Amino acid sequence: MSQFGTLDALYERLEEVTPVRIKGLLETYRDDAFRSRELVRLKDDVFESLDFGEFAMHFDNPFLPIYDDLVHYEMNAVLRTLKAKALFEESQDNAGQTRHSREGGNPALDSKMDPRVKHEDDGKECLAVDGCSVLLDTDEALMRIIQTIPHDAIVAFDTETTGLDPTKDHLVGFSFSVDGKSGYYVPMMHSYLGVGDQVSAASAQKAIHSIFERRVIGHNIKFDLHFVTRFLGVERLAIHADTMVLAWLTDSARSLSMDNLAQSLLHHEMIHFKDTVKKGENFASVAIEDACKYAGEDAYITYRLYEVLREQLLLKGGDEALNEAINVEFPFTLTLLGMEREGIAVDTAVLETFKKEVAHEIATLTEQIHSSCGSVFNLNCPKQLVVILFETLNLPHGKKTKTGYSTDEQVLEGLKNEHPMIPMLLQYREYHKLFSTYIEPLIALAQNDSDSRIYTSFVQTGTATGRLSSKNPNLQNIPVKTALGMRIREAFVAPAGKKLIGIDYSQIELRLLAHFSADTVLVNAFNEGHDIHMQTAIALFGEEEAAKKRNIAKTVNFGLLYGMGQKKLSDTLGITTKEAKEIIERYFETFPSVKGYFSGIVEQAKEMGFVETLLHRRRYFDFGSATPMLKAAYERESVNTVFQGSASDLIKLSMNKIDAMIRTENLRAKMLLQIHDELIFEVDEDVAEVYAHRFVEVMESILELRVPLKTSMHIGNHWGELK
DNA sequence: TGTGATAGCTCG
DNA sequence: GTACGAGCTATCACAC
Repeated sequence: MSQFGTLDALYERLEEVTPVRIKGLLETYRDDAFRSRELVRLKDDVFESLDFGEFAMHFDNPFLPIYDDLVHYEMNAVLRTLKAKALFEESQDNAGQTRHSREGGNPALDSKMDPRVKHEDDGKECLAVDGCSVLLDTDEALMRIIQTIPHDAIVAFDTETTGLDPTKDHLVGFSFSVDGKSGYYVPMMHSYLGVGDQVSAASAQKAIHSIFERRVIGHNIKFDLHFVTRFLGVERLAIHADTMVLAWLTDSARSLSMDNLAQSLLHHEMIHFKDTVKKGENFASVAIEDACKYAGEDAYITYRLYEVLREQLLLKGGDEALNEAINVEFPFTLTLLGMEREGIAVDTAVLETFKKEVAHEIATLTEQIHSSCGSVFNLNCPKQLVVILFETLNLPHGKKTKTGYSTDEQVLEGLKNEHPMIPMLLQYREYHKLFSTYIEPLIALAQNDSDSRIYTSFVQTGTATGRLSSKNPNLQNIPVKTALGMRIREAFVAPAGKKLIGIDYSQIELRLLAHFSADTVLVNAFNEGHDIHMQTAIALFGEEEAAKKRNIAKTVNFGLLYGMGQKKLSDTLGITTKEAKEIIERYFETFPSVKGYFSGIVEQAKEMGFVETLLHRRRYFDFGSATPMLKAAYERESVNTVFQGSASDLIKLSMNKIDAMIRTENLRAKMLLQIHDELIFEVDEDVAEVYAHRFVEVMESILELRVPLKTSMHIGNHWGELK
């Protein structure tokens, strides 16, 4: 901790503020849990009462992003000192009591926790199914163990934090395992009264650096990397594997939680988080000894899951599957980490203005709807709406839901002319959706951040097909289809001096259909750069009808990839099921190789129990035990997965390549978002054009298919301009 | 007070 | 009784 030369100043200042309150707490409250809660609160108070801006100047620290973590860390060290002091004073008064046995420096405890003793003298415990956890709570013990790790070792690594949000939570400790038999836990920032020894920030940093020079594996390691990269002040750390990604690759339908995987693969019952951390508290208040058991287990179980899952992936999918994991998915985790750390800038003024308008519209519409139907009810409640529409007003009802009549948009559209409240209700729905799902949450999130940026979390293992999902907040479903919705996109901006670039793959799934099926009409249409929907229309309806029926062809093309049925197609197009049936039949007559290719997919799915994407990622189906209805669903899913999954393979490759390009060439560019077939970048204004074309080049040449990969690219000051 | 199910809507 | 993937908000019933 010598790098913080002026810590003494902090100690002095803190001593002025805190001892009285700490002593007060000790005297007043005997209950441990209560006291530790109060202590955390006290820490926050002190934190606020000091001028840390000024203090930060004295931290000899080149990494501003980690400043916050370190301050927390040092605060904790200070509190420990103060607490020890207070306890010492108390013990002078109550000599003979045993309650301080947890205090640091207890020789009996030290020797019990010494891992070398444990290994040599207690091998039985380590070899047992349950493994064992070892505490490393001093700098010396930590560094001693770290030095023993071979340079080519695989190290399972896990962090414990105050919460799940990397933008506001902090490291509490970390654990690692080098053999799958024992796990070491290193406490850093536990914070409760009577807390024992913990390691210094400097040693923790040194140890983690050292660990990441080995081959690190983790379970959902992107989460840990958020905290660790910030703590170390580095951009990127290498990883060897992620057991969650491995588990997902072996079967995307299985549960990916460590608890469940340990249960199913190792027949091991994990210590549950809920039993470790009391409700309303966080990991910092967990007793270090309990934390050690929990965190150590996470580490050695991760190690063992890695061994089992790696083998399982190899057995199921062979070298191809394992190579895809190593060459695509694991690097992709780091690509995503980089994107998540960047966030995207939001102009809250734009949202605030919009919010006022929308709030006003909602109020007006609510009023008007209530008076037009003669009763006051909750507009957000479908159940109440059913009573109003189909009982009070006696409007004709349409389709049903599980519990009653549906009031969704489609039904309401059908009733538009039946009652004046219907159009108003549709408008209300749109406004309310924008307000509650987008405007309010986005403003709140942007206000959390000093740069008004918001940070999503991409889930690499979120889908059955290989696509990403995005959550907290979901930035993959920001409105685009209506003028009103577009105004949300206008709030996603490029900061001063920068531009946003949007590049999306054009009709990537249809191109993949052409590639896989090798259908001459499709392949030629793409190779000659024709409008694919128009070409489909010509093929289906003839030259004369084509222009008129392009939209039908477009719907059919999309429906195709979803395994459409006549019923849904007729609903979507507003035609009879008979007409829909004819169109589908004509399509398959016109494109016979497509039909053959589709049946080939389904056949393979039934025979082998899985389908494969372009990069040999698999999705498994159990046709054997399925009902006829489920079988039909599986058929559609297997067909769709090939296209959706292969498209996501392609964009993953592009993202990895662009990420590497940005890093190795130090480009003044950040990749911010992926929306399935589209990438959003933030780049310096003066190089926007040049970079944009380079990114386009990567995306279009990422793989050589039977048809060209095309993109469309836009540059703008906000997301709304990228379409 | 918290959780799971349901309905509805947003996106590709 | 069938169009494929997702996540979020709101309501409501039910449990603690």
